[in-house]
Amino acid sequence: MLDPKFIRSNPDVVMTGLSNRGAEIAPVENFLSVDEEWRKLTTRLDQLKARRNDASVKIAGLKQKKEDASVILSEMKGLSDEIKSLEDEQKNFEHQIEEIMLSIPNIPHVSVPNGKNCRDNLQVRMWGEKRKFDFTPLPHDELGKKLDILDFDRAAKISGSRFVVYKGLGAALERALISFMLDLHIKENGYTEVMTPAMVLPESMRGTGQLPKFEEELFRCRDDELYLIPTAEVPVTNLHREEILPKESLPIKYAAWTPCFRREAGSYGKDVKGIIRQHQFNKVELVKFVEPEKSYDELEKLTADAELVLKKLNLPYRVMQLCAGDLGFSAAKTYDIEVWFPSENQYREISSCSNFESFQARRAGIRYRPAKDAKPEFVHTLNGSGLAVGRCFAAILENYQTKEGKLEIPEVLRRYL
RNA sequence: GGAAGGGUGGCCGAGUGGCUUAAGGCGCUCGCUUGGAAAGCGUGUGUACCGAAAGGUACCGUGGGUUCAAAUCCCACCCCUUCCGCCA
Repeated sequence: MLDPKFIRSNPDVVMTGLSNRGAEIAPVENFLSVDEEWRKLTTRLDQLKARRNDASVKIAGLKQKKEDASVILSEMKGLSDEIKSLEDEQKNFEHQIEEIMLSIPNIPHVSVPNGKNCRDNLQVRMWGEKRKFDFTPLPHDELGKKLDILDFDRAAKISGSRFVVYKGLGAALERALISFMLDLHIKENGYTEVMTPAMVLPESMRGTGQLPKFEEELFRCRDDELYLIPTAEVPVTNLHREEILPKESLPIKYAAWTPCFRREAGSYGKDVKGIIRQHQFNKVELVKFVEPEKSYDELEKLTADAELVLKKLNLPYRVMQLCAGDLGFSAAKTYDIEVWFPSENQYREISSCSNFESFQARRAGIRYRPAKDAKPEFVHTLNGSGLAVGRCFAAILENYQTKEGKLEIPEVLRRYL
């Protein structure tokens, strides 16, 4: 959610930012007019209430002295009715404003390049050497089947399409990756591990921006008001919903492994082979709560923390900066990390690291006190995959396969297997 | 699932519809005191919104209702605790 005061005083900045990312500007105009009405009404209503409060004191005084209060009483009856009907109107405006505000995406940071879609993203850097194969590398799913460590058929039998069963060494490798990533972030990068529920209330989804706009992306329980999380970003960011954090506690850095659940509505026919796009997958997520002035430095560090996983695994990757048109709803700036898939001869996203500035914090009410006696301010939140485990598994299969159709285990993972 | 009891400022905890501007305590702030501290005394101590300001308004789990007036009365819902039942 954007700052209403900022929209009021800088409508042109907001509209430019939104157009740059290809979003509608109508909601902003809509907000400005409803907000105007709301303020007029609120001022009037507050005055009427002030009168009512005065009268209340007088009535109490008269009753105390056993004097007649019927005149002022009947006056107040009318006033009270007026207040009630104006309050209904006010509530109506407030609901409208809330709905509008929740539908407006974040505006891109000044450093974000313009562009329409992923083709306009900028390569920031590249790391690692692509291995020269003296044979044709197999796609990860074929190798996985051959090694009997991935079972797509039985997964389809028990759960339908876009699921996979990890078997034997496959299950162990997935588990090893999770442990390796968590250990790295906890011991070397200074994050605190948390293990959270994978089901959350609608308020939590609203806090991070998945609701109300992207409900079709989520799995929802039929009989309970609960959603399966599409990313650990949701429960972890919401850990501090409606809190005022002590300044000394910042930056707060969490690392969490969770399963993630996505309906993938609208991506029929996309990445149907392999484990790239599943309804359920494992992810180690990094989440930070930081002071506003430091959030862009923290974004660079966060991205570096995620990159370190790939460096240690010796997997070639590149870092892309998303253009305005490719930014997610809540993000102000995002780096995607893409890992090399030799069988496809292309890089594929394995991590997305974003600064949300105060967008999520405002929705979720996450604040801190900049100084003693100062008013609370919204923190900046950031998160990034560190990394998507399934995609990392696939990248290892592809990059570490041998001519004989076997798999070499990356050095850093051996102690976990 | 059944029964009972509860949700009030950072915490504890009062609160017969109107001198409630939410008592009192703890904690914390600043000051007095002191060689320094403790104790003691005093002072301050929530959040949000509107407003240039003065000031005003709202908030006692949530949402409705009654009333001139609700933390207080009524209704519904949510959550927590304890006990019973069932179950890993």
